[in-house]
Amino acid sequence: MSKSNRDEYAYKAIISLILENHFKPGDFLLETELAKFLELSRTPVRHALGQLVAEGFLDKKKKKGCFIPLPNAEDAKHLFYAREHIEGVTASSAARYATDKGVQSLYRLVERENDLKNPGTREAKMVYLTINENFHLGIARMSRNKYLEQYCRHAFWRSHTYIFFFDTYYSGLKEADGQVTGPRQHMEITAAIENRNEEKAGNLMRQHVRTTFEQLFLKI
Amino acid sequence: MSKSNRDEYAYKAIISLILENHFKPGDFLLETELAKFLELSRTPVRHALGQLVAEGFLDKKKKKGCFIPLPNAEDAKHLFYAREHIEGVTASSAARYATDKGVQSLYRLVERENDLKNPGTREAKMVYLTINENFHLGIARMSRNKYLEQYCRHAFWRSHTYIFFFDTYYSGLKEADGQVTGPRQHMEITAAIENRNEEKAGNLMRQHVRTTFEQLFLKI
DNA sequence: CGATTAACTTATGTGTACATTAATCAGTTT
DNA sequence: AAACTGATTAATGTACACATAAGTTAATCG
Repeated sequence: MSKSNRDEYAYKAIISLILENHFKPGDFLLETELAKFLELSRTPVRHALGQLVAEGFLDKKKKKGCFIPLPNAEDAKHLFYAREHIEGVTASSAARYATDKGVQSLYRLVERENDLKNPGTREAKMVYLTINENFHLGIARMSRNKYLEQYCRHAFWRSHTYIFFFDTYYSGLKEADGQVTGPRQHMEITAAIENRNEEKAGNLMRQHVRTTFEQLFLKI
Repeated sequence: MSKSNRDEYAYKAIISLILENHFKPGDFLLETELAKFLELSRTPVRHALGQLVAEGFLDKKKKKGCFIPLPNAEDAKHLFYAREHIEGVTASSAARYATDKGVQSLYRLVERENDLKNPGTREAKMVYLTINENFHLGIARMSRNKYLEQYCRHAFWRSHTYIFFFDTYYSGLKEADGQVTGPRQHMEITAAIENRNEEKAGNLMRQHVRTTFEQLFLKI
């Protein structure tokens, strides 16, 4: 990662640290510590943290610092409800504006997902999460709507907290009948987009997000 | 406004300046200038500008500064499309969770809107916009969903750029048949929420946002 | 012994000096 | 006259020193 713009570098680096689960919910992200770790001064770190708070990825206590929000069922319900509907509209919009090239790239992701070896390992989980992110945010981009994309991206990233915290996620997916449900749904959504079927794409996406939520919170 | 937290103060003050149309699209908001004007140091101003850029209210050119985004029809289309659907779901959710007290406050806003004197003057426009904001964001709050509220608030504020730029807004509203359509739709939405009719509240809100968009861009 | 308060510690909050760079303008060259 | 080059300028970018306050521990008093 380039350090040409230190604010941006700090921002991305901190997001990476969060997504890679370096912190657990409730942990404080100290400006001084991060600055030392990232080999920056406090200023860009502080700026980056400010943005993350503004965007709702971190909570903040005045004069105390920024911390990873504590997951709770109520919040998750709200988050996934919002995701369900926003990603729904977005998928419809993607079905309208999709290019053949875009559809191809979605199919490639689905394929890679099906080919995943050693499910259950930490590596497989990380790869799966990356593919999943590319799939969802890829569709968001295909909607060609800057705002829908922005909100999707936000809600998606925000939900990572839960995916990591409730570790049942990836394992949960394959418990149903030995089959992983995520990739199947991804495939169906891609097909709907390929057929430019806006309504179906929207419905399938809404259902997919709902399924994800239900499987996440099966055991709570 | 309290200056106890200077970041926050700067943030709100800058938003106010923007909403009150102190800048026109394309104008650069200079840290030094704002700092002098708000009687703050550059630090909190810089922080506030950073947040506004992160949230998409301002654009930024590296090493050049933050500026009011240039409105364009394509962007407006995307913005109002997103608003339509997000505020739609949000209104449905509001209809589900609304309290009697909440409904009362909406009715009070609608009343004030109907009682507006001297329509067409700058003062009336400002008052109307404030009421309008309270109405839309009030419903967003009533949805009891932090995320939907956040996205609604964002999209709503973002659309102010257009409302000010295309000054046809408030005047446009009353040209139809001498009657202002906004308040009538607000009333209908409120009624649907009062009756806890989720579907109707959603549909009416979607229609309302669409109407607003169409009236805004009637002459473009 | 318990409670209150005072000092201390540690992190954020804030101002400012200095570094860097994009843009502009003038002066030179072809 | 047009185009290139370098100095200037005017803004952001960055680091750091110091101020402030929240939290903690220790000392003092009832």
